[in-house]
Amino acid sequence: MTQADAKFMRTLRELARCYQAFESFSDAHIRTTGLTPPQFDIIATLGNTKGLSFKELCERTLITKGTLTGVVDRLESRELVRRTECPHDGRSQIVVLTAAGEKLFRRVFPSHVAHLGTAFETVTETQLQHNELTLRRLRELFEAAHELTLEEAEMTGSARSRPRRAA
Amino acid sequence: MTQADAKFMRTLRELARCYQAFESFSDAHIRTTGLTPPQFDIIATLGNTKGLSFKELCERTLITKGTLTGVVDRLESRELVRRTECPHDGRSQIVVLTAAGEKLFRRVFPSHVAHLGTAFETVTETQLQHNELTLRRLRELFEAAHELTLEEAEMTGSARSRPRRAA
DNA sequence: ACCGGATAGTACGCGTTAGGACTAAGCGGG
DNA sequence: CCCGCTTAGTCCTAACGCGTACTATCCGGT
Repeated sequence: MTQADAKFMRTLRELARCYQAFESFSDAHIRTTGLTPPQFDIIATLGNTKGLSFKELCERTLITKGTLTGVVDRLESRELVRRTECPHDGRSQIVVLTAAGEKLFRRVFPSHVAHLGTAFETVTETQLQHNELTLRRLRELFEAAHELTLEEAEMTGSARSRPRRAA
Repeated sequence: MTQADAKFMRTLRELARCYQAFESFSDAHIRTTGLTPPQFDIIATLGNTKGLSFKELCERTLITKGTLTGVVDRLESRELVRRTECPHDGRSQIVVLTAAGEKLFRRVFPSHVAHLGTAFETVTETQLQHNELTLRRLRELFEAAHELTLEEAEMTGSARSRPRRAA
């Protein structure tokens, strides 16, 4: 045992396939707008806000900070967003949509939501809530297990080299 | 409406977060083996086979052919896999694990499955089947909707320029 | 006022991603 | 036998993903 035939492997395979199916369905449409998926993600997140810092953008999207610099660079070179100073923190920069960015947002965002909606035409609200719950529980399993592994690694690898915050 | 507050968006957000949680949990462990996730995927898929063609590897993993060339290149340069001629088809090449690749497979694969298993310690078999079903149904929604969009694109974009197979 | 530690963002390297153009090999019909 | 069509892999470009190292700034304690 402890092989590929472990029962939970079927769930994992389905999760990967499901997410992949979602991505191809969603990304194919996003690319027709002339944006890449991460670029769209930023534009969509920035829409209806007065600007967000890099940190906030990282938290609200699936993009990590190292990658974000480049994505924002490209959007900025296309004049869709602008970096502005943060008055209260010299380290922070606020990213805001330009007028062109706003215009693009209003054009592509509703259209994309509508595209996604075509997949759910036949689904009841009860089923949606059910999906949500199932996915949330599954996520919590991974998060809990991940926490555990991180703690173990810390104990074995650097018990004395690094100061631990809690007892 | 037709906004970010559409009901199905909650399901989509959970799906993305869930998959991401799985990826960080799984990938963090994979990287400790000295392999990248796609490389691990290839090694794991090749284990317990007598070799697979590029085409077969694409089908069984989440890696597309253009990417596969590079991944196999790197594994080959580390002497973990080998390209061999296919006797029956001059276009095909069969990728097989070397002795070192076999050894690595036997070392890291069971360990990774065990790692994944720690997330599911408290989960009953019934719940697993339930997850599977939910995910499969969700995937089928995306696949069906994706099919539809592809057909529409074909009709508007190239009704006369490309021969359609079915009516 | 100073210092050590945390935080925001950038720079860089390696590997990966998708998609499309390209080459070589098989396969069918005339 | 040659032609056109399909397929298997490769190569190319632009962009992303992640970890690490680095700079500048902020903060709390003394």
